[in-house]
Amino acid sequence: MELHQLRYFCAVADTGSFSRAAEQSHVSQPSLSQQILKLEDELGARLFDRLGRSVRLTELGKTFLPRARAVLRELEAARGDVVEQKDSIAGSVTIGAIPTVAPYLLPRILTSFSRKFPQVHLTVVEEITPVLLDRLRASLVDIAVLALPIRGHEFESFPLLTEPLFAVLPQKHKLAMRRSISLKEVRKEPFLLLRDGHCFRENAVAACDRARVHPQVIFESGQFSSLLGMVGAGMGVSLIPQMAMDKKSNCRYVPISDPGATRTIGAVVLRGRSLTRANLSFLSLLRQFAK
Amino acid sequence: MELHQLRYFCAVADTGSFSRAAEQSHVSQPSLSQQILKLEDELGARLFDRLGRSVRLTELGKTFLPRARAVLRELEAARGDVVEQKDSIAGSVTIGAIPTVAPYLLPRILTSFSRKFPQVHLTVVEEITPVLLDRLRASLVDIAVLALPIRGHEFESFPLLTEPLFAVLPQKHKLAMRRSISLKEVRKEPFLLLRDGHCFRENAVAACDRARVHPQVIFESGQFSSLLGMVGAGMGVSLIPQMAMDKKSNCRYVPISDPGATRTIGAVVLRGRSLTRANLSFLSLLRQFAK
DNA sequence: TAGAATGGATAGGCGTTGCCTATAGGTAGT
DNA sequence: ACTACCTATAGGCAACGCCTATCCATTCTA
Repeated sequence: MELHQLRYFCAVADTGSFSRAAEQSHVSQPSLSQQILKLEDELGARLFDRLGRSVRLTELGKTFLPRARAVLRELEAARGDVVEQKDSIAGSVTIGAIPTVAPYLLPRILTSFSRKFPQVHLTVVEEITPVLLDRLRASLVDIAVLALPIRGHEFESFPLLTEPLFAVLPQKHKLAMRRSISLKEVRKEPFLLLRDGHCFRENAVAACDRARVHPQVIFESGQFSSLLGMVGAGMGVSLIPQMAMDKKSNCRYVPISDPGATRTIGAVVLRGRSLTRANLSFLSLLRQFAK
Repeated sequence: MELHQLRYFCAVADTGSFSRAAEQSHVSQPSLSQQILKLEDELGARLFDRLGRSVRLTELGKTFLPRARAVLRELEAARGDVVEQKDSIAGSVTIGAIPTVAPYLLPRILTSFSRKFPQVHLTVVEEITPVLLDRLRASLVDIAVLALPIRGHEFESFPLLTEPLFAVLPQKHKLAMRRSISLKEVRKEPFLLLRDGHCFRENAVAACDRARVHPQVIFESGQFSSLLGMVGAGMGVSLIPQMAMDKKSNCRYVPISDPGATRTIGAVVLRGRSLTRANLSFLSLLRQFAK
């Protein structure tokens, strides 16, 4: 039983004639005849009575007709669904972001995206990098926003922005008014850093390593705002990316002059995974905002 | 979009692997791959993400899957309907019968048939021959029971029984006690006959013609029972087929000895029309009862 | 890190099958 | 009887699905 056979069958039922059905189906009459015969053969019963002048459905044909139509209707519905969804920006998108990016970068982007594409259901997951990568692998997250580079080429990365690192100093610190400083200049200061697991901690430690600085860490937290509070209270110094700067805090921010004291934020997707139009729209918005 | 493509697609979705799907579908993996590719090509979008180890449905694939299943389910339903109806004795059967046969032959057959095949919805139409033939042509009647022969080979006839004709005489008629009589012997009697249009009238007239008798018709009716009543009242004589004999009436019935004074009842169907199992069952019951 | 194993895509050949044209065979209508 | 119309059949051709062999990428293992 093939689809074209069902189509031919319906055409004959509609037109009441093999010839007209063939014409309507854009095939020759013998071809159509053959296919109807073949269909009848497979079903083991006649679907039409050939009565000289006209062709009429048998009882069996009468019950088969609506079923055949149903098959074709379902088929069209399937095709329709695809073309509809294919070029519509809708559905749901799950964004993952690391905690050291989420509160600074996402809010503006999310609101803008929601305003632009209200059809899309947005979900945001805030997790540390390895968890996000796992979620990407499992397709539980569509796009992850995190610090590059990511190793392993099962992922595909799109760099978004590279931001300088800043030293965070108490307002009355002796270096507080400098235009820039080197990490070496704060090597003796007590350090406040993010907790282990947060990738920005690796960024900071890596920057220190490069500068041959081995900071003495006296406080760890899961969020920058805590660090800023502690620094403001004079507990020590810290290191943060530009986007975490908070003018309202009690701190001074001085750019780090050491080369490579930066972090790069990028969007990461699972390599080979097909992205929906909504996914792509979000990606392009990300790039736009990163400029 | 072809059915086997949908089947392959579902198989891949089910097994999560092209290879296993191919095995399950009894085709080689390359064949299945090609067909999936072709399907994706036609739809203009990927249905699966090929991720090294595993294969996963895309968003689009996820919405396509239930639709594809629906198509295949409808297809199976269609096939199921056919095989079920093909060899079941059910549905409806419409029987046509002429008025000079219906009340005598049908009642027993109908009750017997209904008892044997309660699933079949029986309808009976009582009309004169030309009307029945029209109904046969229009497939409004499946099987007509009427007097043969029928001319025109758009019909197919199955003789059921040939019955002798009887003269109907008043009980005190001078020929009433004869073992048989010839039409010639009643040529002078006033005749009571069926109305024009009833084919038995033609039967009767034909029998008279053959016997070179030209009866003087003084009464016409649409049913034998009226004729019998009138004959019983002494109005004249009549001619009826055996099955119309009514012992309870006030008449004597004497066989007609003239050769060919018979009528043949047969079942007639539209030639080339396919008969349902129910139709065939009714036909065979007809033959059985006619013996 | 090399090598084996797994799984999907590609290439090329083969057989089936659906479609074509031409024609036969049958039934209405003139 | 002749014509017109319609479906079935015959035979040839091209397309397409399936096959085997092979490639290529990823993943697992030594």
